[in-house]
Amino acid sequence: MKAADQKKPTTQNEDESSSRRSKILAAAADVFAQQGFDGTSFGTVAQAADVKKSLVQYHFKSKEKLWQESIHWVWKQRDQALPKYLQRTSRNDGNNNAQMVRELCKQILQFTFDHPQWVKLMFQEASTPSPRLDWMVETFFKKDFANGKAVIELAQQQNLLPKVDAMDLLHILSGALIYLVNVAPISQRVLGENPNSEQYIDRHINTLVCLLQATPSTTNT
Amino acid sequence: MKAADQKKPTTQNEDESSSRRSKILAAAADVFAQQGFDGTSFGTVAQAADVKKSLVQYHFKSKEKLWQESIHWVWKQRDQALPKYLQRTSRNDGNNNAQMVRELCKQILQFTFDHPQWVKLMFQEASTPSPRLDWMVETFFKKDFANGKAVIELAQQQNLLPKVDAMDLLHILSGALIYLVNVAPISQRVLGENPNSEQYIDRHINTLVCLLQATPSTTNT
DNA sequence: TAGATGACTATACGATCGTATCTTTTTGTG
DNA sequence: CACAAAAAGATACGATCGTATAGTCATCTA
Repeated sequence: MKAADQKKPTTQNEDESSSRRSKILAAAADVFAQQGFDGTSFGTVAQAADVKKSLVQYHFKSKEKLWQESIHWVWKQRDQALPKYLQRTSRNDGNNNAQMVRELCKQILQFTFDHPQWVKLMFQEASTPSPRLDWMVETFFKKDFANGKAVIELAQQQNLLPKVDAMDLLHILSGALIYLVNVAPISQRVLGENPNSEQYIDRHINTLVCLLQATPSTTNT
Repeated sequence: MKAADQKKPTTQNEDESSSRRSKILAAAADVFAQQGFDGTSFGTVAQAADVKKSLVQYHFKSKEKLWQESIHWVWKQRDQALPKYLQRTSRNDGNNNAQMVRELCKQILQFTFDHPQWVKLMFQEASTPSPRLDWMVETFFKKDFANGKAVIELAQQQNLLPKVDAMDLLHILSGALIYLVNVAPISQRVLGENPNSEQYIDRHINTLVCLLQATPSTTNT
């Protein structure tokens, strides 16, 4: 006999849950990222998670609920994974600035290729503004924008990045990196070369850093 | 009595068609760009075009057909509109290079804001690779990539752009500009400022050109 | 052991989807 | 006017959608 006042007695401990629940979440995140909100159905998610459709509806009473929890799940995975990529670069403090920025961009790009879900979900909702987008803005994007801007400004103070408008630079860099990931299926078909490969990424990042490094530190209005 | 061997006798002259048909195409392009293929239905398109659902199905027997013709329509509109933006810059040949590049980027960005359909359609299909994406690659993207690369290389020969890998630079510039358009609904909500405005575009382009102009002409591997 | 609770399943309902078939209206030409 | 063809509309069918509800089964507790 364990403690008596435990409210959730069995398998369920707050978010680990019944293991099948998180499997559904993972599958739902995939389908939502790939097909969008409208293109996603309980049946498809159930099939992707290898469970019955009724079970999906049991754990998440509505499609909105399923979507919302999927978003939370994806952002949580993202925020857990990102530091592991960033700290790979912080060890090489002895290198020069160019090498530092290059490695940083490369890790961020690799991270985006490895975790494309949050980007796809962002674009899915941005393409069709809805109350769901407003919710994402309040819940995630305001923080994300602030954090991103802070990182840029920090790098600028350390003379790693040119001292232009931080928010503009954030968008330019995000665009340059994220665009590559989003258009990857097209590039792969057109160029016959997979953008998600070490040499492609190295070359692309090298080109990008060329533009960043040559810019003097006092420029903008 | 006109010529007897004319196959399409009445209002219909190849693509102008019955005026209602092109109205449906315009509406369908909007809905497809906004909601994606799966999220679009005959009923929604009919409602957007203010016609009966049956009429949509009459002019385009299947959803695939409607989608395909919408894509063609959008690309045609795009290719007709783009030169008008580009030639606005070619008149100012007397300016220096920085001003030239700035004006070019600004016009392209403004063009993208004014004609976001083709970008949205591209991202919609790229997010979920399908036979439709393969068709777009063969029909449009291979040409678009080649044209874009040629423009970059031409600008490089005239010392307007740094002489880095042309395809990489194309992707970086496309990303920096298109990302701004795609994320505009989010930025507008987060920053409280509409990215589709003269001063925002001017500032953003100015920051971008700062990065481009400072790069020397002999760099890459 | 009886009952309660949570995980899971089966089934049904109204709405909408894409599509097919049919009828009505309009239009151009003999 | 007559008539054929195109344009436009009406209706129906099977499938799938999101949702609701009732049921089964195992586990835990009083």
